[in-house]
Amino acid sequence: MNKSAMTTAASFAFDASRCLICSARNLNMCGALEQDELSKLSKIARCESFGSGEALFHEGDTANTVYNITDGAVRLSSTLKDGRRQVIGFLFSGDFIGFSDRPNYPWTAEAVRGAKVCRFGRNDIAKLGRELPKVEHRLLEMATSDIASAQEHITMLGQGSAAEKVSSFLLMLSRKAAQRGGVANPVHLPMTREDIADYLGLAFETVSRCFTRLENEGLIAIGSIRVVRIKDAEALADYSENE
Amino acid sequence: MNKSAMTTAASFAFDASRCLICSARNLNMCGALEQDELSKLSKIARCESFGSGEALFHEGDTANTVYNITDGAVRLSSTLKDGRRQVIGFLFSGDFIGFSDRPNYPWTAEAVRGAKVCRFGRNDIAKLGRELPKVEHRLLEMATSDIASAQEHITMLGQGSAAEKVSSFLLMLSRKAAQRGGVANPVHLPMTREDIADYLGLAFETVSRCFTRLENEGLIAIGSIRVVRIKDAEALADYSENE
DNA sequence: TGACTAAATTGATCCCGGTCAACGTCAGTC
DNA sequence: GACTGACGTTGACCGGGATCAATTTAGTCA
Repeated sequence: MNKSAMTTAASFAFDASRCLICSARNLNMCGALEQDELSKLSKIARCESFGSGEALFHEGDTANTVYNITDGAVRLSSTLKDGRRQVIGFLFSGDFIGFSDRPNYPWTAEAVRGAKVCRFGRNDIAKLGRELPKVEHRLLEMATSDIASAQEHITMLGQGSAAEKVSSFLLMLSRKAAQRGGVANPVHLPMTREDIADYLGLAFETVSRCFTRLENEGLIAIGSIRVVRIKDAEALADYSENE
Repeated sequence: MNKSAMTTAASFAFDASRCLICSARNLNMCGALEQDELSKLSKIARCESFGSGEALFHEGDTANTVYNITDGAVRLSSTLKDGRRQVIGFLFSGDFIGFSDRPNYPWTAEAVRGAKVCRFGRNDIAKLGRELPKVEHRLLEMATSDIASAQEHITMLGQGSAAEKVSSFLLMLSRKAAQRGGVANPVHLPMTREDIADYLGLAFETVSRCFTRLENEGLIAIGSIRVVRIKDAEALADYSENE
């Protein structure tokens, strides 16, 4: 599909000291653990790096691996029989991939413009969960947070106009960037307009038109294609008027 | 809002013997527990009954309670500032209400045409989870299942045409009924056309037209307003052609 | 049973956003 | 610097589904 996915995933094991300096540690599963517990986790972890467009796995693959994202962005998507694609979500540093009860992945995961992840065997994590209830507790917290995101996504898809969807999307990216300690305002968009469209249930032309319109109305300034500055967050929030 | 919500919720405590004969037991949180553990759970449970349209709680209420549904159907919905409503989901016997990390409920929960639930204090469940890791494990399983449902909902909202949405909806209700041990084929619809519309992101007139169209095409037979018989499941599945 | 109201159906019209097409822009490569 | 192909923007047109409106059906209660 994506011809620019030329890089091969690099993979290597690492020790607990690496975890201690991991910038995503407090955001993801590992944040719940003490140093000695962390060494248990690090023993079953593998660090991997993916190039732009490269797939971590494909829809339908046997689901025997889960991931913590430590850097970059990952796109989760499902494809229908006729080729239409729904982007389920964009995941960033601190996010977890793998909440599924099925034997095969129900989605494809691809690095948007490069990503680094910690990879775990599903069975290893299940075993660790039985040994350390903290791990399962933390996973439940993260699953709960995923449910909240999915429900916001549902409301946006079901009730939003095109402009509302794009506004909500920009505010969401801004909020997420802040949550992981990044800059909230010049919003960085690693994904293409088509990715955004497939996330929002729109045509990519419509996304493009909405960006232009929001800029003309003075709500945003499009610095470059991948950088948008929010000029009037209030008005933008009014567009995406979820209670 | 709903003037027919005249019944007042009945509430009473009960002992573990009641749990043993609960038809929803193996579907929900309690299924993971042995008899002695079940008695712990039953001590913190309250059984409640809600009439048609009656609210378990409203969006914004302090979220200090969670629920297991034991009978009937519950509608979860969020309302936007301007009054538009998104139905997040329909929950049935065996389903859990309360996966949220926020201090206040992000949705309103209402009995569709009457429902029975087991009610638990959020703190009590958290405490029980620390004592019995099985409980947290089971909650994680249920949360994972909720994520899968939400993601299917997202794909349907983002990529489906009106007819596809309605077809998927009927098949989903049928599947869910079978999962909880009910009849799969004459599908029972406790909710109104407007409820369905707000779930699917459509106008209720469009939902009505789709029903008529599916009937004219011979895919379904509308017995009464609330009972639809699936005549051609294959063709119906082709409409909702998710891979 | 009839009166009343909510829910559902059906028709007519309109508009938002999809589709198709042309063009512009940028990054990488030779 | 010219070529190339992916990505993005803009315009023209069209159709699916929203909206408004009228009518029918179902459900509830006196």
